[in-house]
Amino acid sequence: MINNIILGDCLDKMRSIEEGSIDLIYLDPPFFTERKHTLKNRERTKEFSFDDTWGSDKSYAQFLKERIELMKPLLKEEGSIFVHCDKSGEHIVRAILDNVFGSDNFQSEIIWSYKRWSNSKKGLLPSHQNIYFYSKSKFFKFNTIYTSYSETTNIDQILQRRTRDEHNKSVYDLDVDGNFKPADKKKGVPLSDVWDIPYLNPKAKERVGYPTQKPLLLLERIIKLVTNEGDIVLDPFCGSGTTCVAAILLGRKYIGIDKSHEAVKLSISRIEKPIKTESNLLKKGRSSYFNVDKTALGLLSGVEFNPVQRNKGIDAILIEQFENGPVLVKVQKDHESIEEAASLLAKAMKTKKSKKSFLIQTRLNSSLFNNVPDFDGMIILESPALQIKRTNKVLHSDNFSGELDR
Amino acid sequence: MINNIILGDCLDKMRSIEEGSIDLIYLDPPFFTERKHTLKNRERTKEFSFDDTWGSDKSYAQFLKERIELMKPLLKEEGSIFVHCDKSGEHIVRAILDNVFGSDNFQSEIIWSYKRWSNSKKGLLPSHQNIYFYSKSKFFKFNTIYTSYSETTNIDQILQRRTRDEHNKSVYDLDVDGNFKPADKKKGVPLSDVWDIPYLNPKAKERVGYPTQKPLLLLERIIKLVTNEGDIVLDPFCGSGTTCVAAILLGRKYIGIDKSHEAVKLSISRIEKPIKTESNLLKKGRSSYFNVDKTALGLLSGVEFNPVQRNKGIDAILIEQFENGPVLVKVQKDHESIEEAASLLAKAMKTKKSKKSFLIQTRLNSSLFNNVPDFDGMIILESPALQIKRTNKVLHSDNFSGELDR
DNA sequence: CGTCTGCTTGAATCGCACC
DNA sequence: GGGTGCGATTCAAGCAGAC
Repeated sequence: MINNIILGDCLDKMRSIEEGSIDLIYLDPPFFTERKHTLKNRERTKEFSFDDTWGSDKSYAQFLKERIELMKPLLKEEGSIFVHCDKSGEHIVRAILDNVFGSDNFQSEIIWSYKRWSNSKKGLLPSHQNIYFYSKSKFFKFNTIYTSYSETTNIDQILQRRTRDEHNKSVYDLDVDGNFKPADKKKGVPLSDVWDIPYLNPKAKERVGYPTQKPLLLLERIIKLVTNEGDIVLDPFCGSGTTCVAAILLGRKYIGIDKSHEAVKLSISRIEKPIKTESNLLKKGRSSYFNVDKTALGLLSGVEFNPVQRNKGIDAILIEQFENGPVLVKVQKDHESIEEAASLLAKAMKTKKSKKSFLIQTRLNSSLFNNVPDFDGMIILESPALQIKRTNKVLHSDNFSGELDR
Repeated sequence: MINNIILGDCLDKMRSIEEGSIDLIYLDPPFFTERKHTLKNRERTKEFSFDDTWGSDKSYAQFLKERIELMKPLLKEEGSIFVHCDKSGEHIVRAILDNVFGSDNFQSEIIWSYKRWSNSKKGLLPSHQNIYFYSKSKFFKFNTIYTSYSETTNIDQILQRRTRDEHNKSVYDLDVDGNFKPADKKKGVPLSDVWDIPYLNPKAKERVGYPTQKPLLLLERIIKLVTNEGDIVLDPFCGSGTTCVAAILLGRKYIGIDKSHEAVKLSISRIEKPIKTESNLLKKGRSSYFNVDKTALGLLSGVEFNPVQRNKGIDAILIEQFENGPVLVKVQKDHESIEEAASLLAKAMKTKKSKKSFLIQTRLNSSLFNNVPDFDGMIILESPALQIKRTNKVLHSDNFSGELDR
């Protein structure tokens, strides 16, 4: 039984699992989306599918309730259950769990939040799913996870030091540059119930072609939270087997059940050689993608633009187009001469088919005899600081001591 | 009725509101978090018929249901309702809304996520609340709000139009010369259903005995999403009046109801107070979130200056003096005309004995025939954004409506 | 009114060319 | 020849509209 993937309906198969033997049950049942889900693998050789049409909430509730009722006795006293669902069925799931496990044992509603491709739907872009965390008793096992400050979350806000202003009001403590002062070092923030974990990217090698495949990272976090090494994890709707793979990678035992033959085969093959892709985003953190200077964007406040993070020639692209081409904006950097900046921008204009661009000059020309190359469609503007510098130079020309660099 | 805060139970007071007159109802009813244990012991026989699932917690469900039933007729056909709750009552709220408005009119589960200082409790740190968004009909009003692209998005690349090749594979759309065709205007990413808005708690003392005061930013976003100027917003549990204040600030009409005398008094005082106070709060909320506070100083990056914090006339004083007097710098604010800004700066010049100052203009002149007063020693510079706007206006007299919401 | 086919588009990794 | 800049690629618990 243990460390196996079992073919069949969990309603039957769970009866042969020993009572009080399981530490964690994670289930990702059909979501009550009222549609059929199919997906092909990368080579388009196999098709995986499952049916999530029910007709009424009653039949869905019935289906789920009789299975969840079987799960409770399987758990140890200090065990927990995590049920994955989304907005279409959350209230039904919640009602069943309250009924079977008792509302006293409701621990958390976890929000898995992610970024996703968008579409032109009228309304808000759905970008989260819900996971309900119930314990069997109040003696549940729980390993507090502290999030490090270097993670993808917007940590600088937590770390802002606060002070009292003249009215004894709590405000953020700013230094002379208007930057936040960091707060004292803390041991970390206990994990919150909103989890920002990237969605399985279309290009990720981890992807196996099973619909609704969950990121390994999500399952690893759940498993770490409520189990220790050697504990047993049960997934009664194991699908592509992500839960079991995560359990193996973390040194836990597993039992997986699925009624689809294809799913069982896929799970077994994944277990034989577990692939975990290192997500660049997770490894490096969201902030590592920021190339664009905050001051550079500050210069543009008042026009609509999209910042560009990964192209040296451009800092922003205006929302408004010009002659069907993009309007590019670049801010001269401290380390760039105006000639260098202009030629980088000119190159970008060419590749992006841009017919108009703005270069914002931030420093005085280094050489008096330099001619800034005149590129077609490129308009050179001066930053306010530069205008001030230039005006100052003209007004009191006795002071040529140099630039007022900071 | 309109533009008033009404004392009384909304169950009675809503009966005097004209049917089909309201564009948006936002309610933040009591969560009854202390009494959530009364939700248990649901009768097994009735648990999945959602009309009376709340069997054993009749009082809360009954309380909410009879009020929400009164709300539906008040809405216009294109109106919407937003109901705020948290994990303790979400499934009850959801069931009532499904019942009264119909699951077809369920639009979104909005997750309001915020960061919080921890208390070391066993379990995950609760840091979100739920807002359910239902429309009265499928003809609901909806203003899409666009946000920035993810840092990891190759925004410069998605400007290239794509198509499908014969294998249904996505490729760039190239013309006969092998050059890519530019894509249509990119507006940004539609707002998602997870809203990361800081939980600001500026008035803790006044909140005693009330549901938590919501950030103005949250209400502002909801109101913008489903109403236009002049529309009517109803808050039947208005508490401290945040909804009404947000409505006023956005040019909407409001009706607030609360059965607490204290709450009504508080709401009225907030509304009567010079709107500027709340307006500042709104700005503060936004700036601590979006960090645009620093743009004024960012415009100056490259010259040496000291920022000036509490003076309407000046934002900075340059380190370099002019004729033994200080050189003042002011940035035109969103709410200031250039004439106002100039006269504020002129006044400051007088008191500070300044013989030279810079005014950085950030917005186009509102009137074509306005002459900016010519103050002695004041030099008016244009911000880069303004220069871009002006250049674009000359080239194609398009209108930039405002900043990207992010 | 299900079901099937076509149309989109952002996120994020892949991988080549170039210093 | 190894890092890295940036162009290429992939596909979605999608959406809309036809049939």
